[in-house]
Amino acid sequence: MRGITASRADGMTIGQISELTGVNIETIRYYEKIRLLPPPLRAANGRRIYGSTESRVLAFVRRSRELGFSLDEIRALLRLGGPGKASCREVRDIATLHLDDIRAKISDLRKLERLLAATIARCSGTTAPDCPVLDILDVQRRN
Amino acid sequence: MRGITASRADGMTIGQISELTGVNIETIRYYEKIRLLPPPLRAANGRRIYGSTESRVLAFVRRSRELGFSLDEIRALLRLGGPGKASCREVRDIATLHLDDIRAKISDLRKLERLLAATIARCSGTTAPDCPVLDILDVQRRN
DNA sequence: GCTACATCCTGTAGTCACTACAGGATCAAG
DNA sequence: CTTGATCCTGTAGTGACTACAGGATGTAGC
Repeated sequence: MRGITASRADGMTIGQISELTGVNIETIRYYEKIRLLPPPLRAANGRRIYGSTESRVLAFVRRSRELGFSLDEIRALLRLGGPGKASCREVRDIATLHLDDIRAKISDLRKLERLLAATIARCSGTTAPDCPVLDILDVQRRN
Repeated sequence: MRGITASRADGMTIGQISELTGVNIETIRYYEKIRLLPPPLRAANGRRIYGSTESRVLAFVRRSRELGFSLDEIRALLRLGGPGKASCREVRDIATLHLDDIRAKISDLRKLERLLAATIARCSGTTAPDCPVLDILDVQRRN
């Protein structure tokens, strides 16, 4: 008769949970230091011990980071997903704000891309004295 | 009889060149400290004095930063645009590498945007116990 | 001349999200 | 019993700034 949340992944070292979740060992300790993650159990020799719950949370954090959430946003998401009472609306609000951020960044980068690409296209590649790339950066060049 | 490179913008204080170029005062001093910019002349009282040449360079740096060039890339561009001998090919190479970076970032962000938007769309906004946003982040949630 | 206030100076520390060490303890295998 | 891997704590470095502390000037009004 196994525990309800038990899995094959209990009793891991920090190296094992790092392997399992793909999060760097130093990063895991860093997350603990800034209190993004609660301090785990310790073995008699002082080493950290992780279980399946910890690995689930850590995987969540990693996925959120990959999606570009800041650690503060993740902190909020963890609180909301925490002790029941998770309000889907609040989670959606955080995610929506983040989506707006992403869209603004994409729009900015696209403008940059067009400008830079057009400029480079005008570039002969020879050792011409006036370079269009330098020109576009240096508005006052032709003074 | 005025000097060849003289303009109305000579003999500025750091506050004035900051105003003119839109670069923060602290940032200008920071650029000097990391040797992105050469140390300017000083007045008898020790204050920095800038002229039109400095403001041209600083505007170039600002524009390059807006286009997302790193300070190291800008350092290289300044060297290339520096004492004549500017090879347009080298400038184009730096800009092209940077353009590749920008395109990769856009592509990454677009993937994120699609994933996040689709997830949020599945969100009812009610206080449903299983939130699609948390679900997609927390792969093992339904254990 | 005096008083305010703005502007300048240097130098240090904080931001974000890590990463990289230094210097030591402990463990597992041969 | 030695070697090498893994772990521990703590500090410092990254990029590109920003913010402040604490002090020295400059400028304007009275």
